[in-house]
This record gives sequence, C-alpha cells and structure tokens, in this order.
Amino acid sequence: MANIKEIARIAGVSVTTVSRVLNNHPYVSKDKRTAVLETIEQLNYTRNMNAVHLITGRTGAVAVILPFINSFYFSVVMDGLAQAALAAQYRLILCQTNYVPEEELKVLDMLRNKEIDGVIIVSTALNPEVIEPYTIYGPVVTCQNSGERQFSSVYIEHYAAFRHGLEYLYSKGHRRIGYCEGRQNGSSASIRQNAFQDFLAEKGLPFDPEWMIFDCIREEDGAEVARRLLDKPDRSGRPEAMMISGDHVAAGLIIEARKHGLKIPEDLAVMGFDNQPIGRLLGITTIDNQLHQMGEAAFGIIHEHINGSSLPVTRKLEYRIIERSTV
Amino acid sequence: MANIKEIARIAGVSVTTVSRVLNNHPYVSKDKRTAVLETIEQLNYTRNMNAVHLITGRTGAVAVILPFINSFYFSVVMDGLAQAALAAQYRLILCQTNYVPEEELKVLDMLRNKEIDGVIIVSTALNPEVIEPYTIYGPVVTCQNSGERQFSSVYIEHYAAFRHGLEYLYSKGHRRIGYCEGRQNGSSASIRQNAFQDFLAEKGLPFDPEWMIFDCIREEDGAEVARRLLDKPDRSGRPEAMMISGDHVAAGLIIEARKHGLKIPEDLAVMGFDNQPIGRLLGITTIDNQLHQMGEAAFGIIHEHINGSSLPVTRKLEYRIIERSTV
DNA sequence: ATATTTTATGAAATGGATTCCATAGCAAGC
DNA sequence: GCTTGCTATGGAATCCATTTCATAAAATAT
Repeated sequence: MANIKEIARIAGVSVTTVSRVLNNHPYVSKDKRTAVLETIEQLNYTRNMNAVHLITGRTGAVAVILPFINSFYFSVVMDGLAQAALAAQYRLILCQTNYVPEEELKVLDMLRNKEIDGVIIVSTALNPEVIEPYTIYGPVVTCQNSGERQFSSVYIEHYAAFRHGLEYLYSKGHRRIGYCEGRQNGSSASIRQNAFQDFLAEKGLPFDPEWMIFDCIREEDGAEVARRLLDKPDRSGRPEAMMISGDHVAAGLIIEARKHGLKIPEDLAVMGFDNQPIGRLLGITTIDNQLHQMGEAAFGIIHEHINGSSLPVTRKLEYRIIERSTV
Repeated sequence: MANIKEIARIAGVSVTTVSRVLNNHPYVSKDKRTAVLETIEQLNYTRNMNAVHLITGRTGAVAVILPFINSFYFSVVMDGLAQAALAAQYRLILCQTNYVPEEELKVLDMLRNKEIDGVIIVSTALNPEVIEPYTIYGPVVTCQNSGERQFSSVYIEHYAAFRHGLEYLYSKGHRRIGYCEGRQNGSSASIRQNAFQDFLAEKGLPFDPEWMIFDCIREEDGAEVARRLLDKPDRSGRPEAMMISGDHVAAGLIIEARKHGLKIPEDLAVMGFDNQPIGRLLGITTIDNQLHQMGEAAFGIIHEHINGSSLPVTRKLEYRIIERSTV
C-alpha cells in the first residue's frame, strides 16, 4: 500500500531523503531522519524489493542447478552452499531439474532476465559449450571440471581420486577388481570409468565387463550387485575387490553379501566413495571428497564474481582415503 | 540493453503491441506480430523480469524455510516440493535457517517485501502466533500441525502414528519400552514424547527416564545409545524394545548392538520411523509417514492460495507401519 | 574577509514492463 | 440505415525505489 512517495509526503521530506534513510546514507539531519523513521513505523511500511531489484539490477539471489536434492551427494553440497549463502545474506533458488536440458536452460535464462545474480551448476545434463555463452549475462560456477572455460569451477579430481583408491586396493594385494557406478554418462562418472580402465590396462589386470556395473544409485542396487556376484558358482569368476562410487551403494552390497555369509574384506574387499555417515557406521573404507567444502567454495567464488572479480577461477579440492575395515 | 520501448520503435509499433506479443495476447495482426518477433530476435531481447515482478506484484517464487537440507527428512520433503514446483513452473527459494529465529523472520519479511508469493515452512523455531500476522502479506503453509490458525498446514499425526507404533510393540509382547528422539524441543518431537508418555501411563508400563534418550540425530548417536544400553550389566535394567524416531538412528543402534552380539529382535526389538532406504536395507520395521507426499501437498496448497483460494486448509497425511524384521 | 569543503535537501531522470482507457475500422444483426 | 460487437492499435498512467545533478547553507581553511 504505502510507498516511498507517501512516506515522503507525510514526513514532510523528499523521496530522496526517505531513500537515504532507508539505505543508511549520511547527510540526513537527525530530525528528518526520525520523522521518516516514525512515519515508516506508523504506516508499517517496507520497501517493495522488486522495485529495488529493477533499479539496482541486482536481486541478491543465486540459482542452483542440480538434478534432485534427495541424495547424499547433492544435499551435502547444497548444505555447504546454503551455509555460505546464509552468511553472505544471499538467497539460493533451488532449481531441481531432473537433468532435463530445457529446464536447465530456463534457469540460465533467468540470468539473462536479470532474475538472479548468478548460477551455480552442481550437476547438469548440458555441455559446457552450451553454458558458456550465458556467461556474458552473469557469473556461472560449476562443480564439475569443464576444462578451459569462460566460467569458474570447483571440483575434485575424480580421475586422480579414483586411481588413488584403485592403487590402494592394489597395494593390499587385490588384482581382480570390479567397479560400480551410478549413471553411465555424466561427466564425473565417465572420468571415473576412464580412471578404472586406464588403471587396469596399465597394471595388466584382468578386465571383465561383467565386473563393471552401472546404474547403481540406491542402497538396493548395491544389494542387487551382491546377489549377482554371489550367483557365480566359481569363486575365481568373482572379483576380489569392488570399487564403488557411493558409500550407500557399498553399504547395500556389504550388508547383502554378509547375509550370504561372505566375509568382508576377506572374501570381498569393498572400497566406497563420498564418505557418508552410513560408511562410517559400517566401517567402510572410503574416499572423502569434501562435498561440503565444495558447496562453500562454489558459493564463495560466485560471490566474488558478483562483486566484481571477472577472471574465471578453477579450484581443485583435496581428496583422501579413509582407511577403515572393508579393504 | 534493449527494452520494450526500443523494440517498439524499431518494429514500428507501440509498446502495448510489443507487450501483447510477449504475453500472447490476441488482437495483434499477423504482420505486426512477426515484425515484433523479428526485432526481438535481432536485438537478442529478453524482458527484465524485475520490471514484470514490480508491475504484476508477483514473482513466481516461493520460499521454503527449513533448518538444514542435509538430512533424510528434509531432503525428501524438499524433493516433493521441488517436483511439484517444477511441474507448476514455480521457483523455490531454499532458506536454510539453522533454526535461527531472526533468519526465519527475514524470510517472512520477504513476503511483506513482495519478493516472494508465499512461504512454505517445513520446520521452524518460531511459534505459530508469531507467524500468523504475516499471513496478511501472502499465503503461508506449514508442515507441522499448528492448531487452528489463519494459515494452512499439511502434516502427519505424529501422536497417532507414534502410538500406533507403540501399540504394535505392545501387541508383540514388549512391555519395557524405550524411546529415542532427535531434538527435545520442536513441535513434532514433543508431540511424540507426549504420545510415548501417555501410552506408558495408560498401559501401566514401567517408565524409566534413562530409557528416554534425546539428541539422537545421526547414525552415530544410535550406536552410542546401543553402547549405553549394553553397559547395563543387568538385562532387566534394559528395555526390551526401542521406539526410535529416524531409521538412520535405528540403523546405528542395530549395527552397534549386533556387533556386541545382541540379537535383534530377540534381545532387543527396534522400531524405526521415516521409512528410509537404510531401514529397508537392514529390514527395520518402521513407520512410513509419506514425506514426499507432504512436500507435494504443501506446494499444491500454496499454489492454490496464490491463485485465489483464501481459506486455510488442514491436510492430514496417512501413516502406516511397515512390518519387517526388527520387532 | 574570502575561498573552499562539508553537510543537507530536493527535483527529476531512470530502470522496464503491464494495463486501463480511448479510438477506429469492419462485420454482423435487425 | 442504424446499432451492436469484434478486431486492432496506441497513449498514458502505473508499479516503486535509486541516483545523478543542482542548489544552498554551514563550517572550516587561508
């Protein structure tokens, strides 16, 4: 109802003065300031932020693109983002896109439309070259390695991390190694797959396509893998060790395998990924990849971009193996 | 750069006509329409949504208040919300508040400021009477039962659901029943606590304050509870059954208890809550409380409110016991 | 006493779209 | 031949706050 003009009229000052009071600018006399504040109080006035956004060209909001929030990986990254955004007094628009490219493009269009100040892409179905042109409208930060681009990124070196895990299995004497992955396509998944295949090739280890299993998303998928491996009557037809991206999937596999009397790690070694609480509980040896820090860093970078720094940044995060008892 | 005025000038029409084209209004001749569309294409024009928000008084965005996203409960509800919002072409602003009242009030102020069209409160530290006055600025929906209020809510009947679980334990012959809860305060937690105490009193069952354990948030807390219970040398000093709000906590307890040689459910029956994937994996008997549907319903209600329906709605969701093998 | 800086204030332009209201041509109805 | 209704179009008001520019008084410096 009430607007700045009315406040000005009633307080007997100009709209400029009201705006100054609102924004804590100096050069407002004490009496006028109190007059304005009193009128604001009386009329229960607050500014219409849409008008502010229009004139300032800023909204104090950043969009976050991810496929779904209901997964350990994304909810931890999101928590890191949200924590940082809260501290910086920024708003996050959660754009859960289900990996639908059109939806993701709509979000990038929000940047053109000036609805948001920046976009953080946690995971996307879009190719980097599709994203790049949007950077002229505002800062974009990805949480995936997207090569040499005009936008910033924060990521863990999946290739190195995964190889490191494989080296660890190797050092423990394991030679027949299998591998479970989530979605087969997807940038980090294919990087991990390369790491896996390169490693086997370099070490001259046996490669059995049946030991490379995709679409392991949920706990139950891990259990299913256990059943499938146990189906093999011949023990030598089974891997000795499994590298599994996602501790929850590893947990499913372990619990199911134990049900069938398998000893972990004696009969089957299991190496997880993501350092999830369930992994800690079950004593799963895993690779911590600092998801929370990734979120924090991604927000930090976009925040800097919004406040002027225009050069793209590439930040690699550390990973480390957490030795527990499943290898 | 380019605005509607410039498009109008170059296309040789009025701004009104451009606006009509933009909004698919009828009464625009074919040639003018194409002229406008071509000019838009040429100048790579998109509208400034902040101007649209200002004049229309709508933003197409809804804020979601919750303490943290990184937990099963909240991420599932959020997923439900996000799914519904995507379908309705709405944006969700994730306001992770850490249960800090000032932050929550800031979000409600966004409603006053017209930055958002509505607020969905998944969980809050604020009392309903503090929230109520904000409903004059726009629709508010809570995911907690907040009594007779001027705003809508969607919730499961925690009291009934919890009692139902207790009845189930009772029907299986358990008499010495313990209870694990997350935060001690918090509306649904205290409702559950009442249900627990009322039930014991009515059935004349033994109540030991040591069997009522709070601050069980994480898996590890459940493991800690197991250790504490096992410390009791005397078996009759231990409960026969535990009612645990949160399957992940139940999982922690079960895994730790089994490590110490306890048989579940023979030595200790465990009933979970929330129907989480980990519960399914471990065969935990639990209560499903339709969290995803809660999110969907909450969005549905706020969407209806935004589109006119002003009467507050109260929607109760069904719950059901999922019988597995820990009771 | 004069020149300069600091403080205080407001008018008007700006950001960019939507929509009410007015006007007019043209077709159909009686 | 006259009224009513539909299609098409534009002018101007509206939404509301920020900021530049101009002006003037007061305070400080020379």
